[in-house]
Amino acid sequence: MAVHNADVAAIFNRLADLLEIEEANPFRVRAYRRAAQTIEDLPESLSGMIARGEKLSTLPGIGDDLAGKIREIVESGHLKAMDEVEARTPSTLAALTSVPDLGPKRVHMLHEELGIETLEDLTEAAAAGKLKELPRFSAAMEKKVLDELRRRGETEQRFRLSTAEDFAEALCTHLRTVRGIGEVVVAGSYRRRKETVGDLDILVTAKDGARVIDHFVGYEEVDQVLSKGTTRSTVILKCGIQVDVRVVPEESYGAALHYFTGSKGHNIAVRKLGMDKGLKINEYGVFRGEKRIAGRTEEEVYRSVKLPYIEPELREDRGEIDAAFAGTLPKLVALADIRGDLHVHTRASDGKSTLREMAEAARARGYSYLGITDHSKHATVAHGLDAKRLAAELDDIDRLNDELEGITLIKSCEVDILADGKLDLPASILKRLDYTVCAVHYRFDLDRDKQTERIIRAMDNRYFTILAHPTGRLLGERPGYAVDLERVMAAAKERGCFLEINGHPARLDLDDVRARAAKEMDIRIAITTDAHSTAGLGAIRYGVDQARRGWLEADDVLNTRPWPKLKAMLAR
DNA sequence: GCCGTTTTCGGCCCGACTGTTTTCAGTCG
Repeated sequence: MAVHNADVAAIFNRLADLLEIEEANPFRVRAYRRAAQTIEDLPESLSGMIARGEKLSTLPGIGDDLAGKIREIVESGHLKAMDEVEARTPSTLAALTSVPDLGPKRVHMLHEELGIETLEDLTEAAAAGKLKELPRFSAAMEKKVLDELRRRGETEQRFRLSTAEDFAEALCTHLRTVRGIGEVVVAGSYRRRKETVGDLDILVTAKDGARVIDHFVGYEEVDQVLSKGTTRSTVILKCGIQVDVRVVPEESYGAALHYFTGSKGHNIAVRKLGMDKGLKINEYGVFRGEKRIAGRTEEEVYRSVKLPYIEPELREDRGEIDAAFAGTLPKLVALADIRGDLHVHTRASDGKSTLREMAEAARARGYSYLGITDHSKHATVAHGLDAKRLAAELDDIDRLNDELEGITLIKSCEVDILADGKLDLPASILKRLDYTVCAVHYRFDLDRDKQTERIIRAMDNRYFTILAHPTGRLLGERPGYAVDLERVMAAAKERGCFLEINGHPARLDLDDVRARAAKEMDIRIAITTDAHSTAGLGAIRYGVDQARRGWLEADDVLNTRPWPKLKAMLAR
């Protein structure tokens, strides 16, 4: 059984949770968490590194001990140290700390005093009124725990970025009506443009914090008020999303924005740099002793530790600080760099808009070209095109291109990769296309090796150009199919194929880490929308966000080029 | 458990809010 990075990270995280419940040395706990983070962010596989004899202890936060443990997990699928801890402290206890108000200390007590091991035990004990009897528990808390456990079944815990945007924008509009309000900005993972958002962190500048908070908790969408002070408050909206609002004075705006944008790892790293210079950095500013020396803008905060400004999408503690020092921060691709979309559908298959409508919408966005990629015949539910219907569409495109000014339609197709790795249409029609977008749409259940080989075999076809949504995941709905993307990328590189960042908010596939790995392998990426209507073209910005999180520059992205240049690149 | 130009021991980010509390621990971000 192959062991993946995510498996190793999960073991370390669980071990950290359990050690914390056992009240182990908190710094040891942190070391496991930090190692798990490093591993999650690692663009290459640990098993591959081990096979190549690379030293794992060169990775940040991984010393000789953890390197040995990683090797043990990768080689045996198992960690003895974990078994030993689990013998004392059942692994199921780790899940309990995800319940609000239950940290390691209380979970420890629940285990010791009531013998609780699982969420089910916890629900039972809470329902039986046993929690409130314990020291440092109360009836109110018991009720809160019960409510939370009930709520869990009903609402999902993370929201797609696009969904979070809907809630956030409405709430910000509400906040901006407060008298005396200054800035209103959504910070946190939302500002870092993470693909899903757990909660919203809203930063506000104002002199009168209490007034802002009163107005905030009075928002009609507020379902529960979890805390309410004069500078901060936490609520849960009716849609289930948690929102934190923080009010700071204007002179602290930059420091607070930096602080609340995170990520935590990035902040810690910056704060440490400050400490080295005898500075204290918190959400109110940068201080030397009692004296505030910076904090009005984020640029000031960075400048105080001799760093250039770092874009929010890069603030994940994945090497951006070192890059900033070295002057090698990427000049991130921007929405304005995109010259055309390469993956869209029309009514010919399962889209809602006509060729002409799509073309005009693309032109209105300032694009100079639009690649038409209706489904191929295997996608029967999507009215996929057979060779004959595709030929007819290509003729339509020719005719329309003669009429259209300022936009060129490009001939393409989203070709199904069949289960055996063949493409769904014959060469006789594929050769008429300028490029193809190839995708797996069924048989997600193949095992990892078979799925990987299926895709690589498809790439052997000279008409294969871009691999669409490489993992097939749908955020909040289904995980991707099992596939060895490292091998797929290496195969793409060899054959001159490309990968996609599909900007559809449910896909965002490739993800940030994989996109960066592709960049490092010198594989160019197409940022597309998979639009099924003219409105769908707007999703390009989510794709750009994901690309920026993957450190991509304009040159790394195929469709930042004018069509003639791009056409030459796509030819195999 | 990691780390190091102050390096093999002794550090390891910091503040707000809540209520377990009445002077502070626990939790969260």
